[in-house]
Amino acid sequence: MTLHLHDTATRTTTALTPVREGAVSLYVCGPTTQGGPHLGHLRTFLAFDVLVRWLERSGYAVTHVRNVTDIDDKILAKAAENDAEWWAWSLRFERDFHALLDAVGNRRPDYEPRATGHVPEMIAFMERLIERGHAYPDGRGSVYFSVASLPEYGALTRQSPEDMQDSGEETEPGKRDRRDFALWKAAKDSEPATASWDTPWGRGRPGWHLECSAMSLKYLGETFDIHGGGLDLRFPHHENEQAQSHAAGHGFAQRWMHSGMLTVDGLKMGKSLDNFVTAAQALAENPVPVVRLALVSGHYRANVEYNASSLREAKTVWERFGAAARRAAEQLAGTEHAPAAAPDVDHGAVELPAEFTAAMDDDLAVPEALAVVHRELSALNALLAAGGEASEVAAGLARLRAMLDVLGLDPLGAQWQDAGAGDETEHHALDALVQAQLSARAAARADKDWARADEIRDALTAAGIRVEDGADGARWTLAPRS
RNA sequence: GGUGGGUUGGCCGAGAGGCGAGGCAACGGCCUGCAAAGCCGUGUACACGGGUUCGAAUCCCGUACCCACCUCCA
Repeated sequence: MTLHLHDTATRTTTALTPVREGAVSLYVCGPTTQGGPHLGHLRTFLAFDVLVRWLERSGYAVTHVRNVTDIDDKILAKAAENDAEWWAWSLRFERDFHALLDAVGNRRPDYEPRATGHVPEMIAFMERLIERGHAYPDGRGSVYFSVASLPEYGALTRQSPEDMQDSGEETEPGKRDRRDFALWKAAKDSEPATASWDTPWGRGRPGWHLECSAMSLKYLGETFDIHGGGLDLRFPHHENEQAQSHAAGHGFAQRWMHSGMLTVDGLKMGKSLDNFVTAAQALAENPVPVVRLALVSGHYRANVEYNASSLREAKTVWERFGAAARRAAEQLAGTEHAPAAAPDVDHGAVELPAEFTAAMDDDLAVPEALAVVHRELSALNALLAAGGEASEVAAGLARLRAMLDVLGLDPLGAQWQDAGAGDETEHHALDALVQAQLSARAAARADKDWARADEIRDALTAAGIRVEDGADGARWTLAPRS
């Protein structure tokens, strides 16, 4: 079986056959930097990070582009409200997005183009559309796409413009048809002069839809493999993008992938419902990999419900992954099978269980893949408990890590080693103190002074240290934050 | 009104005509001085009403309810 992916345009799941053999070009709609990232954004970018990881693991050279919409109505409005320059406002949140996505261990895209950096490309695009009769300037500085000029309009989302709900919004005076959308927006007197650019049709600024068509063309060419984004962008944004690019004569996206929404009490997380959790909040309250696991363990096309109990479950599972990996690593320490230091691991060299691969190849069926992970985890734990061969333990650990790495969750990965562990000096100091307590307890246990032994353990537990007695002595770990 | 998606055991969540995915929780066993961790075991669920079929959670028809989009939205 080869990699099959669902295409939301045709609603079919088909084998991926890239335009250029061995390479996959991917364009994902990035954020509008009007504010900081919330978990809904994170959910989408995490979903596509898993896609990128699986494509790479499958041997494809991936070119991943994710744009930044750094100018739009809301950015201008919010910056003005906050007495800030619009570009400073935008840049501030762009940095927040970067910091967040780095923190959760996402691969960085190859290109992260900003809309404002591509005005000449957009002008060229509009010239082409006007030439071909698909767009027109309104004479007031705006340029519109003519929906009626493209019979296929609505194909992506199977909607006919006639059936669409009347928004009741008044049409801009320069529009020929109320369904037409802006490619370029005329500058307004109320807006700062820095927020507009000269064009053959007057001063103005980029429309949202056009930038993605122009930037995907520049970085990926006329025809590329996959266009991704959150499900809520399907209409009008993606429909309009496709209309522009097809009208320009480009093949454009060969496949559309849309990620499901993040929900709270069954409702989409977002600003309008005021039910959003900022990424910063979530990461302040939970270990980073726990949030990642919670958002990544559902299928990418399904909605993911975010609440205390889903986090609790993710935390339990993450602990289990980590505990097994650490136990295995400890057992292997000093042997020829000792696991490689985090940055040097070559997960790609590890053969994944066939069922895991089959699950991921079937439209990234993460829930099924996780079932395989759990099976492998139990087997590794059983092996450890039985004092199995070092080579077998090493192989089991390598498989576990390689599978979890596909989700960006190698428990021994460099990304997570600092999280919560504190500074190395502190760790050594703590270890010395705990070891002193543990040897006192070992002495008490040798004397069968259970009361004394339990007293010491209770004191450690109260301090957040979990003690586990094993065949070769006691080990301790910091209890997870609850 | 239009276009999609959904309703699975206490909870989460896959699957998609016959074989109880998996996780969390719970309970029991093993291990342990007792625990913890770990391992093993225990649950016959698929919104409702019809139909097709030897057989339906899965296909068909109908009904109810939920969600998303049709306006900025990841």
